[in-house]
Amino acid sequence: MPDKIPTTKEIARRLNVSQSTVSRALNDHPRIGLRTKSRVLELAKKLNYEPNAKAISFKQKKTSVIGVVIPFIGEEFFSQAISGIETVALEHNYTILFGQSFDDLEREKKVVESMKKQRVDGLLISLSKQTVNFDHLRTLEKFDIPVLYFDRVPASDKVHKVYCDLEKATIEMIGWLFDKGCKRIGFINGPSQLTAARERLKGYIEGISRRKIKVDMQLVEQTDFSRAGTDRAMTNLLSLKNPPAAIITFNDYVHLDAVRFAQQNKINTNKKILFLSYGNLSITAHTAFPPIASVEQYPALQGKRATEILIELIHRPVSLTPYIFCNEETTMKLVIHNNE
Amino acid sequence: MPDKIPTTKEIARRLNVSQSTVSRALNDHPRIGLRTKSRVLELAKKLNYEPNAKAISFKQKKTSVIGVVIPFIGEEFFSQAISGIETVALEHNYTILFGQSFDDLEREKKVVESMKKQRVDGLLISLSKQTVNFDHLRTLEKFDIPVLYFDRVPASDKVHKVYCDLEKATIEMIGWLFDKGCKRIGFINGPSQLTAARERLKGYIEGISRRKIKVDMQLVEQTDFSRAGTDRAMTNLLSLKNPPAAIITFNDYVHLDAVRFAQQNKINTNKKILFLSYGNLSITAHTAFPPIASVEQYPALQGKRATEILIELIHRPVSLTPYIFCNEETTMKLVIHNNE
DNA sequence: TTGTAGGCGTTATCAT
DNA sequence: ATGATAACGCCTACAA
Repeated sequence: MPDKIPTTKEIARRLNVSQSTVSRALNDHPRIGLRTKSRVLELAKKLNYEPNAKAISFKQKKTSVIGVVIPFIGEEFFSQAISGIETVALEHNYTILFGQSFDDLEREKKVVESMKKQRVDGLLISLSKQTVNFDHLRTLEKFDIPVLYFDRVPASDKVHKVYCDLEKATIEMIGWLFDKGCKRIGFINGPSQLTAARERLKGYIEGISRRKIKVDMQLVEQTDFSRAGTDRAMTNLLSLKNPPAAIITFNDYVHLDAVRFAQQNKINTNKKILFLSYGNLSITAHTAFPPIASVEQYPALQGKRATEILIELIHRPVSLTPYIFCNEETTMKLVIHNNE
Repeated sequence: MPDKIPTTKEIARRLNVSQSTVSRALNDHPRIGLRTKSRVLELAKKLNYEPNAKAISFKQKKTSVIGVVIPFIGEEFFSQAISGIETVALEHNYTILFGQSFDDLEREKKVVESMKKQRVDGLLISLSKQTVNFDHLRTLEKFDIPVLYFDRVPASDKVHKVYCDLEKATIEMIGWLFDKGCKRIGFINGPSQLTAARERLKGYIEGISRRKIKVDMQLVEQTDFSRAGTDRAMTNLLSLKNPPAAIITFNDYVHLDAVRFAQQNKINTNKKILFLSYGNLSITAHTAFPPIASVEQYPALQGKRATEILIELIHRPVSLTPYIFCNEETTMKLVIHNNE
């Protein structure tokens, strides 16, 4: 027989005091007798009393829950971001309501909808690739739910967002290569409809141009992230009459495929051709040929900052100026791998 | 000026009807006038009315929220499990409250505590490595919150659990190797305090014994999962006077390190020595030398089944017989990689 | 078909 | 120092 779930009412009944007294005792209210207080606390402990957060949030209109919507937790970037988010949230006594969009707009809408229903105190979201319209997120404002975008953010400057400037990062990466004397730089980009791909390309072009060199578009390939797609891109790059001395890949997964292809074709990886990438994922540490440099996107840090800002937004009265965060800290940093 | 958050009361006021009428209209109650109903629905839409799940759950003592506690989302096994969990949950209109223990018992307690506060309808948990005592989970029963353990489950047969029988899987893997004529089988296990490591070892010993061969413990090494630890294990195995013809590693990450070491030492991977592993993670598909076979642990399927069972537990009156699930489906399957 | 009233667990505001 | 009461948003008997 499972004891009935203990409530303040039940405790009050057993102790022959009023509910208010119990509430005060439980909440360290100043105006309460020491004697009564300890009696209440004792019984509460004995009954395993646990405050009903639902009732409290219902009354106080605060749920102590933060919604987090991301495309796909399987991507290491997001799983690391979540850890940063969760850590900060827990410190502030917030719990995480979690949902994935799987890069599907309809699913994203559904998830956001259920977060609205649950009346999360705030929402962190990294947009699905399909998302171009924000009506489903705008309605959250009607419910006074602040929204903070991170990583995959809208272009609008009227929203709160935390992200990483990949264009700038790419420019720096190119500069770094030029300084090493490397001027033929291949680039395996992602599908051009992705913002992330367009940013990288802009950086690539800008980076090369700054060194007064004409951009050779033969050096720019695309992959759809499939093994075959990357193989094709590699084939094209390697068969150029003037092949690249370095290859930058869209991310570390593409890097792995590119390197595997290179190995199978007896290319002396990171000797004959330097490989560079984005993401700096942990898996590359287990491989024989990690990228010689990788753009660090600071997932945990981005998550941490995003959460801190969101909590601030929750606590402050509506701030009208959008909070756009994209400074040194979370911008790119090249991590140079040392594996001669 | 953000419009005040619309409630049934507000709608009732504006329409000069009672709250109950509004409620009935919104919930498709049969006893309601068609005319009234459409008026209500129309205004509700206009005001962007969204039912307050908090109030509903407060009243109905159901939150439509499932708690999920896992050690670390960065592990691909768990991130895939989550996707299975989320998909089923969404189908049944449940949302996920998420927390990681980071294999720390105190953190696990804290997370479970907050889930209790939030009155989740049920809890899915994969235990932290440190967890040997279940008091913090037992108290959930007092709140009629069913708990379902998955993957990292307690040994007790008095709990509901879904897991994968790795001992059995290992026996099958050994059998498979013997059938291929491979009898010297190296084994790089994890730290022996891990249940997962002990299970694997039992399977290893049992598998070899079944083939009437004496187990040679020189073939069994341990790694602490660090690169150096795995390198040491590999060194030991390769320096045996009668080195193994196959090496089974604890998981795919260890596999990657082992293969990297083999390559660096000019071992003809998967020719001279076969490599086998557990997990069948997606990263291995991007590498030049995936394991020739890997035990599939069906993370998404385990998550799916776990959630289905949990939802059943939520809906059924307290069922006293523990639900232990570990059948063919989610037990091991060897995935043979075809990369000659 | 619609309205009225009560209650879910908690806290805040009175009053005692 | 403690008790009584109202209120949060919603649902559901029961009454009309």
